[in-house]
Amino acid sequence: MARYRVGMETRARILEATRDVLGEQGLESATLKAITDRAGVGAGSFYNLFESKEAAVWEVLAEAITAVDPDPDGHGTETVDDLIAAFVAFVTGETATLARIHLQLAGIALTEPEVAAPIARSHARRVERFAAAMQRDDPDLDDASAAGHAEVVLGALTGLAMRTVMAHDFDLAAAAAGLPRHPRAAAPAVGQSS
Amino acid sequence: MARYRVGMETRARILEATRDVLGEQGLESATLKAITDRAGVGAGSFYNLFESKEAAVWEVLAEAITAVDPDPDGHGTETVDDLIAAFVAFVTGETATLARIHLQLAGIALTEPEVAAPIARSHARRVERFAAAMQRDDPDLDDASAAGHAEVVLGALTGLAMRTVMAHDFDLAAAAAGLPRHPRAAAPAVGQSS
DNA sequence: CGCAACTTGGAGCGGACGCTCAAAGTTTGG
DNA sequence: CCAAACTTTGAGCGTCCGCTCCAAGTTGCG
Repeated sequence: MARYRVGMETRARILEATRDVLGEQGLESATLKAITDRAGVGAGSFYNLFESKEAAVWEVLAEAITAVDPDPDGHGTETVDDLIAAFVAFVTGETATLARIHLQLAGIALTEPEVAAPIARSHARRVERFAAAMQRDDPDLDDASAAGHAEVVLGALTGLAMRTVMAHDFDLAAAAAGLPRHPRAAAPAVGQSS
Repeated sequence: MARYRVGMETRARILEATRDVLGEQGLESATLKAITDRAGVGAGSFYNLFESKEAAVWEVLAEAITAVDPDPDGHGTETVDDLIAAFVAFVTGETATLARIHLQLAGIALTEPEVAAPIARSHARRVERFAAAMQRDDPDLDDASAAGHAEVVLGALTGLAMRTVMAHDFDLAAAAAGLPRHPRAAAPAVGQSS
């Protein structure tokens, strides 16, 4: 009743086109024209099915973000190494373009709150994931230390991923191998000399 | 001969305006109109003195990038902790807006080679700096390990800086304190399980 | 003073881009 | 077979932005 089958098929075609354009040409090339040309529809059809260009792009990116997340059901078996390996694979594998978009979004999020919110949410989920894995490895680790160290590791991975995207020959796997899996014993606070 | 004094003064005023706009409103607000309005000049004057808007912005950013670099003369005394503290201060201190712009630029550099080149250069300089400090601390450290670990630490700092800019309450100093100052003994290569 | 070199302002050009709208077409249910 | 519901099209609007152009102004020099 609400929508015809035809409309939903067009919607699917537009999403597919958006996914293709994003994957092949990146965020900055995903103009309305690029998307509608690829989907073979007019601008009007697009706006009959989506609130805005952003809405379609977000829908695709949201799919991509959750698709990357290794199964949220398996909660309880993955190790820190698994998570790091998954991150490395995401950045260096076939999803590399998507990874680049993620990093671009992080940059954009610095000044655009609408982009920042979902990025922050997905980051928080990842931190929890890493922290849990760390605590599984070392049951003595308290929540705060685990979360703090997870932030460090994820921060490092993000920074190293940017490096990887920019310098084609950078060895992300090797660099990631140098990351500390667990917090260092001491050094709880800042500790400048005085 | 080539240029009048008057022109040079206008040029300085434009650069100052560019600096102000960048500092107060960020990269995305630094439109030609914002800059020329602030400088109190017309667009024609601007283009009499600069090749393009980008040229003026780059001139300011180049200043800012080198200004951040703690004295390149002191080569030989700074420790890894000093360098990390300087980085933390850059991101959390009065230069925070500039730090945000740096991170934005890193995001832009992912897809714009013209931005990537200077960013990569300044990054390389920092890696050398960190690596040298690490070797000063531990004379047994070979060049490759030092450089590799410097990449890890800088990657982490960059990632954590992004986190800091986005989440106002994030404690960068504490997170930075958790970073490993020196490479771990083992783990020279990738070493996935088989 | 007069002339050439230089500087200035700002209207407006050109192009990109997201989005609207009304008219025309298609599908569905009765 | 008809009417209502739904879908499609694409020209074109509004806006933004970097940049050009040139007539009018100012400065420096002989």
